[in-house]
This record gives sequence, structure tokens and C-alpha cells, in this order.
Amino acid sequence: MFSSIWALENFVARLGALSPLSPDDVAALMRLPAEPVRLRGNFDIVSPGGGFDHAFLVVSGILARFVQLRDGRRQFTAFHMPGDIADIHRVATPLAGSALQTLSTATIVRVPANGLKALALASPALTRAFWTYAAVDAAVLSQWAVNLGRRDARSRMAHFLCEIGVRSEQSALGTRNEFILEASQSQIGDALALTPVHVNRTLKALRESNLIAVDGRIVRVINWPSLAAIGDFDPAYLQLDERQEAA
Amino acid sequence: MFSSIWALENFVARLGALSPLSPDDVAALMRLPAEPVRLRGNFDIVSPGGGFDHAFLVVSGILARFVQLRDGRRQFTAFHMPGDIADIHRVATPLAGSALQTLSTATIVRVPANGLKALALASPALTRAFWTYAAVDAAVLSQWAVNLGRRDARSRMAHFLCEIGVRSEQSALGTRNEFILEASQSQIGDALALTPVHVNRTLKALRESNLIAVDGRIVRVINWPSLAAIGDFDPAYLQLDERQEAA
DNA sequence: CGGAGTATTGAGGCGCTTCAAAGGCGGTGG
DNA sequence: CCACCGCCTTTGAAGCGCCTCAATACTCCG
Repeated sequence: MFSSIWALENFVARLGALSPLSPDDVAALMRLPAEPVRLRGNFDIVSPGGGFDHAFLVVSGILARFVQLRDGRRQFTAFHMPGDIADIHRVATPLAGSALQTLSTATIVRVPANGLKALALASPALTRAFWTYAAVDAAVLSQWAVNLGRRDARSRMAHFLCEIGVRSEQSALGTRNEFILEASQSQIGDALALTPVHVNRTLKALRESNLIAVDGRIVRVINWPSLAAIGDFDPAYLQLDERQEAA
Repeated sequence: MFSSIWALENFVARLGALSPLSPDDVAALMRLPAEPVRLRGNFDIVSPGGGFDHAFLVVSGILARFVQLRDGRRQFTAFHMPGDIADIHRVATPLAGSALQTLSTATIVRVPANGLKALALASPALTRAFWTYAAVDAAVLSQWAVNLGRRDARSRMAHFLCEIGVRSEQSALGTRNEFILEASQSQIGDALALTPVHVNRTLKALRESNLIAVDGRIVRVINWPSLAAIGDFDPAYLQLDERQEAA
């Protein structure tokens, strides 16, 4: 786990689950460059406003997509976890991507947008798969917006933890009941639009309600049904493979 | 204006500005069905959770994409204005669209997803244009999330009004300094995650600061630079045609 | 052992919500 | 034609959730 080959295989598997791929498509994807790069935490891979003609395969750690306000505060708009490709939109529109930073130390593979575009042009099935992948990304973003707009801190945190849990499970990084969240409370605050102080209090409340247990970066969900109910969490938007959902 | 032909031409023009189209592509798009349907306000075109194999071209009025919570509250995640196509994601993933409602009375054209998909498969340029269109939609959603998460009511409202103004101008529905916003204060609240009461107070404050004037559904921006500054508004994310931006 | 980032906890303040009520406006039917 | 009804807008008052400011402790790492 956490090799660039694993990450690529994981990505391809998820792509295939979203939209059928031929063996040729899979083979073409596996020929993508796979030179891993290690980055320190809180590193801006793509600065706000900076164009960049690469997409990024996450091998380990978490990449956060963000928008920065003039006063320097950041709002994270997505978390990209191992096995995800960040900013696949750039295949269609190289200039208009979001800014991107690491949370903790991370390993990534830089994939030239041209390479992906060439693949997409060569295979309609791949085009469709990329597009669907981007559509799921947009669906996650919708939920993120709902979370920010309509839920209080407790519910917002619960929904967030449920999402990370299910996505970790989806990529075989853990289970929804026990997973690693490589983010500081301050970074969680940038995702949920809460101050670090209130993130701390909210987590404490969830712990004291016996819903979760936190041990360093390991999150254990003690009562999944309750947590999901509090977060009003319905995993449908993640477009899980039915086989996974049955389990 | 406000004929289905106008709406389709407007959509095609914007698509072409995002990504070059051949005359054949344009001709193919213009052959799409254009049977307009009139709908009353607050009508759910696509219910939450409901699949639907159509996209919707807006001819008049506004369509709001939304997510509904269990308790019935809604969060709007996008406004689709005349000349927009709502839910173009369905071309790639028919099952996973968002719910969609009208704000006030609206006229739309239902476009079968299959028809769009057939066009996309026949022309790589169109595929790319659709995808780019969807990417802009996602960029708008990012800003929406930032708005909900990081700005107070005054700033949030200012950003919202700036976005609607620029998009109205983009589709020749008005100018950024004077445009029609076909939404009640309650609906604006569902977009900004504010109560109707606070929407009212916030608008009042903007009026009393001599930033805007409201006359029925007509919004006049008296001091655009100040409003944009308060809303921290930078139109770059809307991917305007450079010619428009120069003006 | 020192230092920086992170976690934790307390106290006070503000922005938005909730609850409540009245007035305006357009549409419909007697 | 106008009276009525529903929806929207507007305003007031009180409460609460989250922020801000502040201080202390913890942990990792050089």
C-alpha cells in the first residue's frame, strides 16, 4: 500500500466502477508516468490563481483543494485521498483549476494534463469515465456546500467524518468504523468553516457522547448509525459500487 | 428574447466561447428539440433522489439546483438562468443528478440526455465543450461553498449579487449594474443559508449604505466597485470571454 | 533541553436565528 | 368592482451558537 502503483491501480479500479473500461483503456492508464514526489505538510502545490497543466495522483497523505480570501483565510472545497486524482478538471480546462495544498506530509505523482487528454481523445469510454469521475467530485462538493450552509457544528462534523470514513473504506485505507484522518484540528476547521477552538469542542462533544474515539490521527466510530443520523449522512452521492454498498 | 431559439443560441454561443466549435457542431446543437414548457413557481422539476434522463435548457425564469435535508429545509447549490443548461452532468451520469426546482414562473426546454450524449460521442470538440461547461459549473459551486463558509451575511449577499449581475450581463439579460433577480427573499435565503428575516435586514443595510437599490425584482447596483470589494468578488471563476471582460 | 506547532479549556461578545406581528401586493371570485 | 386571501416584505425583541481573546499543557523533533 501507498506505492504509486497501488495508487494508480486504485484510481483505475474506481474509474472502472463508475464507467466500464476496456482492457486497452486500463492498460493505457497503467502506462501513465508514476514518478512519486514527497512533499512536506502545508505545502502549496498549486498557488491561488496559478495555472498548472498537471493533475495529481495522491499516493499518501491528503491534498486539499481550497479557495483563499483576500485576508488569507482559506476554505477547503475538497479533500483528495490516496488513490484519488486531484483536479481532473484540468484535462478539459487547463487554466481554470483550484489551488491545492498538502495537509500533512504527502506523496503524489504529477500527471501531465496532455497525457490524460491524449488518452481521453483516443477512447470515448475513457472520456466518459473521466467526466463521470469529475461529476462525482462535483456531487461531493454539493454536499460540502450543504454542510457549510445548513448544518450546525456537531452535525457538520458528523457528516464530514462519515464521508471520510466511507471514502477511506472505498479505497481500502481503513473501514468506516476505523480510519486515519491526516489533518490537524485547524485544517479540519478550514474544511468545515469552524475555528480550531470550536473544532476541538465539537470533537470533544462527540467523544463524550460515545459516538467516536480519537487516538492521535486514528478515528474510531463507536456508533456509526447514530453518527450518520446526526450528520444526516446518506452515502448515495459518493456513487459507490453496489458491491461495496451491500457489504 | 426569452424564446427557446434565443435560449439555445445563447447557450451555444457561451459553449463556443469556452471551447471552439465547428460550424457542424453548432448546427447539430441548433437541431436539438426546442419545445418550450411553462412551469409555475416553486415547482420541483426533479425531486430529491429522483433520477431523470433529461437536461433542461432555461428559457425564462430561474431554476435552482438544491439538496434537501431530512427536515425539509433546502440548500440551493446553483442558480440556472436563461440561456443556461441545467444538469449537464446527466450526459455523463444519468442517474446522479441533483434535484431541481423553479423559483418563479419559468419556461424551459427538456433535452433528452441521449440526444446530448449522441452529439458528444459524435464530436470530440463538443465533448470537450460540454465538459468545460460542467467545469465552470463546478467552479461556481466552489465559490458558493466559500461564500457559505467564510463570509458574513453582508459580504455573502454582495458576492451573490455580483455573481448574478455578471452572469446576467454575460447572457445579455441586463447589465451588472441593473438586472432582474426573479427570486423571493426566502429563496435568496435558501441560496445563502440565511433566514428570510436576515436576508431582508441584509438587503436593507446594503440599500442604506447606498450600494444597491431594489425596485420589485429589479436590482440596481449603485456602487459596483464597493459592492465587489465587500463581497470579495473576482469574476475570474466565471471564465468570461475576454472580449466581455474588457468591456 | 528548547522551540514550534497542536490541543485543550475558560470567559465574554456578536451575528444570526427564532418567535411574533403588522403592512403591502397581486390574484381570484363573489 | 372590490373584498378577500395568500404570499411576500418589513420590523422588533430575545436567545443561542460560534467567534474572539487568552492562557496553559502537550508532543514531536532537532
